[in-house]
Amino acid sequence: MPHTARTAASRQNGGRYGTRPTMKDVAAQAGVGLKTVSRVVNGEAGVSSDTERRVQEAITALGFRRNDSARVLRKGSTASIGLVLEDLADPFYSPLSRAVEEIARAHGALLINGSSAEDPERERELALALCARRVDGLIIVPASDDHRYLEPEIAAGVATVFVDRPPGRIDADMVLSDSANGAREGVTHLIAHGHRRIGFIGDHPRIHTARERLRGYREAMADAGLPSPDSWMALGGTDPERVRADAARMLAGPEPVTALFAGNNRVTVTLVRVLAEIAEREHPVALVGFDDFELADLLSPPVTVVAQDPAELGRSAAELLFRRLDGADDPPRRVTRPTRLVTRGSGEVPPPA
Amino acid sequence: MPHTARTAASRQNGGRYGTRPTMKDVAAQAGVGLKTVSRVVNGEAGVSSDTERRVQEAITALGFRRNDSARVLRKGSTASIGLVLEDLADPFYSPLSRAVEEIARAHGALLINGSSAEDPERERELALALCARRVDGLIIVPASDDHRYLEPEIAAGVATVFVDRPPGRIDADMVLSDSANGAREGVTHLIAHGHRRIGFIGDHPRIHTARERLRGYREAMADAGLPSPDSWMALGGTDPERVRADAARMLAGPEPVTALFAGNNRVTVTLVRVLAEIAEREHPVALVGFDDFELADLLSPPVTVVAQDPAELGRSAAELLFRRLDGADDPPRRVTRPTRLVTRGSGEVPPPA
DNA sequence: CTGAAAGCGCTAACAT
DNA sequence: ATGTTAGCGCTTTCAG
Repeated sequence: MPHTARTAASRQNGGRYGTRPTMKDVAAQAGVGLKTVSRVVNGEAGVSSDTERRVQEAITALGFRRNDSARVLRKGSTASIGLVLEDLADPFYSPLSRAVEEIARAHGALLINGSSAEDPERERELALALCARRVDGLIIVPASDDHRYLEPEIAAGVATVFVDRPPGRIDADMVLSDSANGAREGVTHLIAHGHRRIGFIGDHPRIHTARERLRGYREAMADAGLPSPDSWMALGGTDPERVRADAARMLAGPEPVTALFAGNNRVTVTLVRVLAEIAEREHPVALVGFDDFELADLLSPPVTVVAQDPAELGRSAAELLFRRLDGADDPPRRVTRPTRLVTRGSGEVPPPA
Repeated sequence: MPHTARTAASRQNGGRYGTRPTMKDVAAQAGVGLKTVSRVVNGEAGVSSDTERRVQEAITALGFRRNDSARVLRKGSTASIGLVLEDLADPFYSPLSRAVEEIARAHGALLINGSSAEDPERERELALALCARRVDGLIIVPASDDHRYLEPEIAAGVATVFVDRPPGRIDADMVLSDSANGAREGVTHLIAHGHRRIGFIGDHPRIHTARERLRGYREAMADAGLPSPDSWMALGGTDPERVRADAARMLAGPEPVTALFAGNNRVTVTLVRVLAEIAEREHPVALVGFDDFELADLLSPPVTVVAQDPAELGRSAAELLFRRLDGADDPPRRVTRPTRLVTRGSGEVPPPA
């Protein structure tokens, strides 16, 4: 806490910094008791309209604003929930966050969210900081694979729901997309369009969804009796340079892949760029991406995707959380949301003759 | 505060809900005084390593987590800042939010953000709720045009910075893009490429940036000695249907516009769609959009934009805020960030011969 | 190096 | 309808 706003504030208010009025001050100003002010501030019944008016005037005159820290300390509940995700600026997660915010708002709760930047330690710090602020509940997109650090918090009553990826080493509610089946469907679609050499480029293998989507890819290939050598699979994260290198490798050599499956929206966007750059030189490469994204339908060719609904994931997770906060005590649930194959063109490009 | 997690939590912890251990409990368990626990928890000096170890063991055994509400109540500062913006899921605002989060993190502060959904009343509710939680500072993308409601808060020492749009009826720090000049540059670019009938489609006129960009459009037209009749200007918000209708109107009739200027990224995306739909039937219409967006360079034609840097806006605002929190007391500043014309193709389409 | 006491601003419980 | 008292869990102050 290195910040003291004294000087700046003094300038703005003529030196009255720290003069935050309290209910006691309001009570004195209005000539009433403390509890009466509390009643007015909280809209409780049992205050005559005349008294209420006097209190309201005092509140306005003094610029009083209730101190919620004191309130929380006394009441034990904060009417706020926390959301820890990978990156608030990722177009997959920002609608998820917004959906959670709307549900929270409908329940009169404030949402506090933080980005883990895919760093397990940062996820932990954030989640525990939120617990220290006594959020009523927590929604987490895991970066970590071990959530035992949350056990004391859960034991103390912090409702916890995991979304997009399952929790590690604890039993808790979770809301997931059906990654494996989605990927299998996408890859099967490519196979149906004649492809036999298909590459998979996905996120780090430590990420559950990356592993699941790879599994779907492998199953689809195996089901069709196709080989899937290691050189056709790259799980190295979403760094564009890395994705470019992997794609270049798979597209080179005597037996290049004729189609690519992208493990998430970041990879898809990079692959769209890569394929656009080589479009003029070679036979077009087919592409199916996991996750839908804005403008996918306006690219050339339009991009076929396995779509998830991130807002729906957020809504489901938030609703599950508030069910818990309202007292639901059935065993932890695993909610799986289906994906949807959206064919637009890039996934229907045939292999070279 | 309708939520009691009792039942759900009881299930998870065997009925020990509410047994959140306090420092007092830890002190008893470790056989030391309360203040010693406080010292250990806060990493203060003056505790023997033996005592410290005993306290740490008690903390772990009991699952103690400091209650920050009590801490805040006592200390007065929360080490958190608030950000109120239009929509966390908008690709323009989510990087802004993320940038603020990173600066806050570097200063040891937590960011709490909320979406106003462009509703002035909701902006006010959110900002005041954050003040009630005693955030140290506030960054606001205004939806309202009157921020006098913040006067008591600012007087009480809440540092406040406005970003993307100026505050209404109060004097405060602000960080803005140079909307008028950016728009003028974009429209002048279209004029330089031979266009004389150019339409402007932007956001609601109650939004400052929409008015400023319209002003830039008008100035560019006037500077070139071109007329800009009302029928070539539409400020009706970003609803796609509305934008479509406005575009259809401007593109119809005997003297249709040959180029369009889009007031923000939402409008641009809709216009890209509209123009793609009519591309086969007519001479291509030129397009320049305010705000850059992902994949703009991969559309056909690639979209020329007047780019702002939302992350940089967020960083500037956050740095200004922390300067205030660190005591800077110079008069409120108005920081203006330049825009950048990025030519990609759609803005260089010539008018029909 | 350690601890006891006071109190931050509010609400719950109990008067009146 | 209104007021009084106690205490939420922590940090500050001051004493050992």
